[in-house]
Amino acid sequence: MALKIYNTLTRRKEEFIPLHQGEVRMYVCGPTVYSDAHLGHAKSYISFDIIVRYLIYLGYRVKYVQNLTDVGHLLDTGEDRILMGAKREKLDPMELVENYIRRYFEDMDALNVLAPNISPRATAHILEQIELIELLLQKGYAYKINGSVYFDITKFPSYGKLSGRKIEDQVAGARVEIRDEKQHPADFVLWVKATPEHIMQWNSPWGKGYPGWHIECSAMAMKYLGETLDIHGGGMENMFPHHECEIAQSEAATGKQFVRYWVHNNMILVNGVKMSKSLGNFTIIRDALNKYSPEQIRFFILTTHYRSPVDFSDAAIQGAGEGMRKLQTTFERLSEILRYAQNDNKETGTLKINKLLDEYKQKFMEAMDDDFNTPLAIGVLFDLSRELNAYLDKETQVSKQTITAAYQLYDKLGSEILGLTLYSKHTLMEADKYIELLIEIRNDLRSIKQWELADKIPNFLPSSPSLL
RNA sequence: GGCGGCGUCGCCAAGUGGUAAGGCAGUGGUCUGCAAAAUCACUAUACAGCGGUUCGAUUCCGCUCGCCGCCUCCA
Repeated sequence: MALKIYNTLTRRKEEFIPLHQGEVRMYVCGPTVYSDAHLGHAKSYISFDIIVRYLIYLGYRVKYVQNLTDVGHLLDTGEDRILMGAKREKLDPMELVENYIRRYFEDMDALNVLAPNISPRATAHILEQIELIELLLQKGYAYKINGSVYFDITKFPSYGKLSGRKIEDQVAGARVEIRDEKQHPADFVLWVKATPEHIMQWNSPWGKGYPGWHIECSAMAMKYLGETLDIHGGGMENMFPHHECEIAQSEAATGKQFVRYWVHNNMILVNGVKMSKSLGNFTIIRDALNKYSPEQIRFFILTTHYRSPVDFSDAAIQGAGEGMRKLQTTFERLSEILRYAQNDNKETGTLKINKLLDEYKQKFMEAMDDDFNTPLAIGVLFDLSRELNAYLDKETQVSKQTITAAYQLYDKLGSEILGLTLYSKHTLMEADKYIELLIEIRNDLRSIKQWELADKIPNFLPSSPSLL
């Protein structure tokens, strides 16, 4: 079996072969840090986290870059998001950005999303962006006018290859207010001349200004990952124009293919409508965490394939939580039995169970190999869980080897690859001795039928009632 | 208007050219001091509709209906 990834560029699943053997270079569009991340961000970054985790599991050295957009980009109203946020919170733009970056990282940590290797900020790479724009001017792919610089779309005939659009089709229906100074309505801005009152602006060969939206990703991706990336990820809504423009400017500059595999994840919906900051129908991760556990949110998101939309509802996420608890219970049961399991092995079923574990592992891998099919993989976990429970119910003598193997497989698939917290390890380890003592006392009380006293004990235990 | 996607049991959600995983909810057993957990069994006329291709389609093609995304900042 080989890993297959759905490539937006070719509209089909392709076997994944990285450019450099044993190494994957991956870039994902990060958030604009002017307010708190919402569940849409959670879905996106959890999806890519799965990709990263699985690639690591497969043995690749993964170099994962995710940008932080801290240059504001203009709204319809002509306002800049960062500046708007700064005004709202009465902070300097960079204070605002600093604050939300920290909060974003906290949210991702809570959801058990592995941190990218590099989180470059757009404002820290103005020079690289200017250099890239200069190169495009030099090569004749861009033109400057009135202190701004535009990419000349007519010089790049394959513009539209990612999203399947033709420039001509777009022009007719274009509702965008066309800037008069553009030579072609589809030209996009690389550098914007700043008005004097614009707070965030930098010197450039073309006067004071700030970078256009698309150029930061090209500049930073290529700086850290080279001219050709293996994987570029992002939300579907960024396919056009953002990713299309990234391709144009990058490939125009280098003459090389920019990205080998384009990966786009689908949206979170609320009552069938996209959750987004602009629509205002979003739930920020922090609020969701007050209501649901982080692993529940993560699990809920993973029960749908990353290329499908997820309709967010209380009923759905609660059902997911119940299901996950079942997996956790099995895991806790395994770890509990593991403690007391004997080394000497009188049990007969070892061979059989080992074969069984192999089969489940195989099925799990097949699911993940097929474009990271986490819902199917989770289904395998449920099957495994049922099988193990049935086995533990039946066998009276279970060897340490068997339990260890089951435990490790469960841990590998659930915790390591899917990133699900299957039980709280630290709580158990620190309080271990005391909990054991309490359990012992409780059992003694039960044996002398002191029910009332015995029932007091579970109330003091922090978690894992199933230990009893 | 252009481009793309979706419509599977009450809910969530995989999947396949030969009538369909799993989870939640529900019902009934086992276990238990009660409960929880676990487990077993059960349950349902579930593949939007209409045509076409085919020996055979939920799976391929066409049309219709419904929903969604992008074309403008957006994960």
